[in-house]
Amino acid sequence: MTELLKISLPDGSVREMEPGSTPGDVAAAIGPGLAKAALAARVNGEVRDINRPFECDSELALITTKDEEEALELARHDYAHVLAEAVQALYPGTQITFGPATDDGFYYDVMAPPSREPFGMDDLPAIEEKMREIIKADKPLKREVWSREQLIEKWQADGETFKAEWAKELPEDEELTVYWSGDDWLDMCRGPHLASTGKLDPQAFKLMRTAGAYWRGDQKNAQLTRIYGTGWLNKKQLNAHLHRLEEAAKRDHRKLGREMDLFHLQEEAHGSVFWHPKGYRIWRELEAYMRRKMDAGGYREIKTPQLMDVRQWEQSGHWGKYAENMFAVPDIVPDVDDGGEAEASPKVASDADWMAIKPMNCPAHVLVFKQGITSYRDLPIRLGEMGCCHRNEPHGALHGLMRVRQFTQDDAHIFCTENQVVEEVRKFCALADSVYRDFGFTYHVKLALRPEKRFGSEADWDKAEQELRDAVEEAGMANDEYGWEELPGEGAFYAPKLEWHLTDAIGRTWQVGTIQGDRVLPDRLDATYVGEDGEKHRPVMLHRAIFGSYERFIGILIEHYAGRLPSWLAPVQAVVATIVSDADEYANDAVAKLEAAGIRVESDLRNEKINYKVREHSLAKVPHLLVVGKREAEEGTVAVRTLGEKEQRVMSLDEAIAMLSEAATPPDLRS
RNA sequence: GCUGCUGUAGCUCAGUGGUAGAGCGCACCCUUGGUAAGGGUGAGGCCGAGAGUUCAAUUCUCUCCAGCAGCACCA
Repeated sequence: MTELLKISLPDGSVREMEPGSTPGDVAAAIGPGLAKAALAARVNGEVRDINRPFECDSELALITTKDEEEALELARHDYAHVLAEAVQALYPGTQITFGPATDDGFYYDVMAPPSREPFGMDDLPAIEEKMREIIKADKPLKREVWSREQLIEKWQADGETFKAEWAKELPEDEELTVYWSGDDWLDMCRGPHLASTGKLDPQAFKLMRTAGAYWRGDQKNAQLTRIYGTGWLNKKQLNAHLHRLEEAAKRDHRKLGREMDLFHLQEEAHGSVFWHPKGYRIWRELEAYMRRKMDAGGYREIKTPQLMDVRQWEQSGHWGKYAENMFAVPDIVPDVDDGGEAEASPKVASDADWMAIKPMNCPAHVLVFKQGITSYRDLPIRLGEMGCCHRNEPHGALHGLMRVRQFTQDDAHIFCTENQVVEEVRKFCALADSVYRDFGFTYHVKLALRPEKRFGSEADWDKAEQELRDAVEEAGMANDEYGWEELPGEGAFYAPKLEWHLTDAIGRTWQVGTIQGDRVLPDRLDATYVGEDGEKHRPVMLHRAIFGSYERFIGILIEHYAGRLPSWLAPVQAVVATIVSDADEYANDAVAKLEAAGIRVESDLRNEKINYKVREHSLAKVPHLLVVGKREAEEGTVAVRTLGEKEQRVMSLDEAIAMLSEAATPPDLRS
């Protein structure tokens, strides 16, 4: 008789099981309730199918819907398979490729048969219906180990060219598996899966949209149709998710920007923002805030040219790498015809010099650094600029304020000696932390390591990466609390970078801040300082930004606050609204006093009912509404209604001014 | 840039092979009303641009432009 397998459970108990038994058998042995609830198993730390036999003595933890993260991952993966099966059942000849789980659901990339158009939104209801049928049929999902040749043969026989291509590249020595859905459909998959399609809730998923996606993510390859779905464990979760999506749509900065009259975009300058008075007010507050922060941090602000000779960009390496995303202009005086009118399109002489609009500020900052002779005693030198840059982004990438062609960075470059790097980066960590906290963001810090294509020696990269690591360590941020993580291959071509990823009010993340330790550009542009030894040395150049760009940061703030900006950023901080015209004079006096106290205030004396005025200014997200009627005018008071509160508070005008001044004080100026 | 979708009044959107409609907003009038929409009247449109089909195109076809959703890209 063969020996029994010893299966240890999380509670410390050990069960002896026949060879060939499965986690499902263990669950059944414990109780029928658990047998029903068990979705999958963690065997020696690896998530596995509930019906996959044990291979040896094992540690087992059963996964049920209570283990939400794992259960969701499994369910979504299964939904993706069911999606692929449904599409092929409905449209024979459809090729399938890949279908992973995502953060909120799943997708599957497919290629429609040549006989029909790519799948679109209109096809989704039918596919959903078919998916429900497959789920209701409760088809068992069976794992089988296949050889590579078997797989290739199968896919070739089925005309699945993408799958066949993939199978050919699979490693020889790895155990390759397929999963059967019932006995009539299978997909190549590493698994694990639920025991059967019936474990899915047919009411807990929804196909959301279709989109193009390249085979293997490469633009040069065929474009497939990606069918996206969102998938959950039950209908309640699905509905909650759909509700969250609606909430996110409500805070869309493009919508709020229009409603709040902050900015607009139009064709004639697509990708560049027309800031309206109210939007630019936010900008100015942010800029003033950042100036105070940078001044206090030992930065000196400069301003550098928008246009520089293309040769300068060739030397820095940017022209070679990014020319197609740069705007270039011929440096010529336009030809003028006899009538004195400029020709519609000036001719460019073949020997005309080309200028490029700056896509970044770095080279110009090096040129400022290079003026005169710098001693090691002067370092570090921190040069800051509210630098307006242009990049000709791929048109499909443009998105409201988030991705634009003209943007202004809160940019700065720190020139320092080798042994000042860690301390400068640590200081920056502290500065960034104080800024993000002022806006109520939490954040994660990540280190993007050397990419495949890069400039500079391995030794320099080793050093640069380690410096950033050390600095984060010293700042006390190299831990889970700060989501510390290293990202191989994600760095810039000239430097590794630390990245700050903010988490906003509804849990989305945004990468904004960065600092990069660069030894390449100082070298290419020949920046030097005189050391203690009297010799020339290369400074290290730290590129850094905290907001990233004003445009994008304002977009993020609008969505983070859902338009309800804190008083210090609100374009209009208060409105004095009258109930009757007898109060007009008093309202005007109040506005004058508020203005004198530095409050951004408007009056609303219109011949409208107070209900209407309250509604309108609430929708406009004005933080404070000061209502005045006959009573207030006689008593010298105001009825203050704060946005988001239902109660109004009657107080003297002086008290209101004190309160509003307090609320309008920027966070860095509070005592 | 790629795939798909969209483009009609300031905004949100109906609609039609015979050059247009609603709601909100705007203007004017009435109303002076105590905390999220008082009533009336009126103005406002080269139906994204160009070409084609047609007696006739905002409507059908093509090209371009822009926007949206993804993808790819993001110094």
